[in-house]
Amino acid sequence: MFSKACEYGIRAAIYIASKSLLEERATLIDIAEEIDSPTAFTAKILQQLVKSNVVHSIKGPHGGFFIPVEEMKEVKLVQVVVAIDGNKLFTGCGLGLKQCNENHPCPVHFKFKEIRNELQHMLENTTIKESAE
Amino acid sequence: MFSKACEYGIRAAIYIASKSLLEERATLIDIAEEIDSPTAFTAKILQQLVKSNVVHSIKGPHGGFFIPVEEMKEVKLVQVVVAIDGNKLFTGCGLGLKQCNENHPCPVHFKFKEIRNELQHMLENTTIKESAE
DNA sequence: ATTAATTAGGACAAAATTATCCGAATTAAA
DNA sequence: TTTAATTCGGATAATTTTGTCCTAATTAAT
Repeated sequence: MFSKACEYGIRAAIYIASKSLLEERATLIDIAEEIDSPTAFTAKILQQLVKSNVVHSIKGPHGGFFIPVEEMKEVKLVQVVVAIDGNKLFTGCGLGLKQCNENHPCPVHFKFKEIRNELQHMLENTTIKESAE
Repeated sequence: MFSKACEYGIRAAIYIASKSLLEERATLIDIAEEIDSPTAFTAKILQQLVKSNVVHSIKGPHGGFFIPVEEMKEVKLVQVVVAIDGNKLFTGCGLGLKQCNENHPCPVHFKFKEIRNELQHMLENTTIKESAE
């Protein structure tokens, strides 16, 4: 469904949110340990999430990653997914056909579309905050 | 969603079925050209589908791949997917957590489960035959 | 100012997936 | 019975994804 990087990203974002709810920052070491992911690889993913404004970071002692509580109410899971995997999951043909669209549908176009729309809506309607609680 | 191999596999199975409906066999060359996939790689995937009894093959001149019409009514898309990608898509945790289950659910367990069940049901209820028509 | 704790980012390595090549096995037809 | 058309299967190569290592940049505390 999602790439491994994306799975780590979602887990990380949720963990960071849970720490932010306690008014604590999460360090890279802390995050990787907690979500059971390789540290350096997780660092790369966190950089992407920072660039996409899904999470924020502060360098130096007592630094780390965080999401302001006000923001985490608005940030949806779909933003994490798009930040890391892009939107091919939602827009591409389920069978990988380039020429597939509403007018030239592949044999399973409409059935796939339904499922993917539901997935998309679920991700669009699930906030980081509620996932963290 | 699916691996590329699986996408090719579904496309191939549907194409083979459409040829079989015309009482013709599909050769590897024919299939790869039609579904726009690399020939040798497609050969590997077809071998898997043959082993899984999703399609059948006959060697030699006038050989090729086919699915008897009676069978293609019963063969479901899910069998193609499982033959190539296994069933991790349906059983694994959406966030890749090993310890995630009904009793120890991850933060998005139930929402994911719903979507994946729908995907599974869709694939279980879609025959190769109807996709080929 | 110096030090130590952190994130940022580039270069590289390993593993998995995707793709290619080639020869063996099978079989229909000439 | 030879030839040609096909699938089968092993070895290998290319690409992508995943993962590691090291140094730089930033910043709080001493």
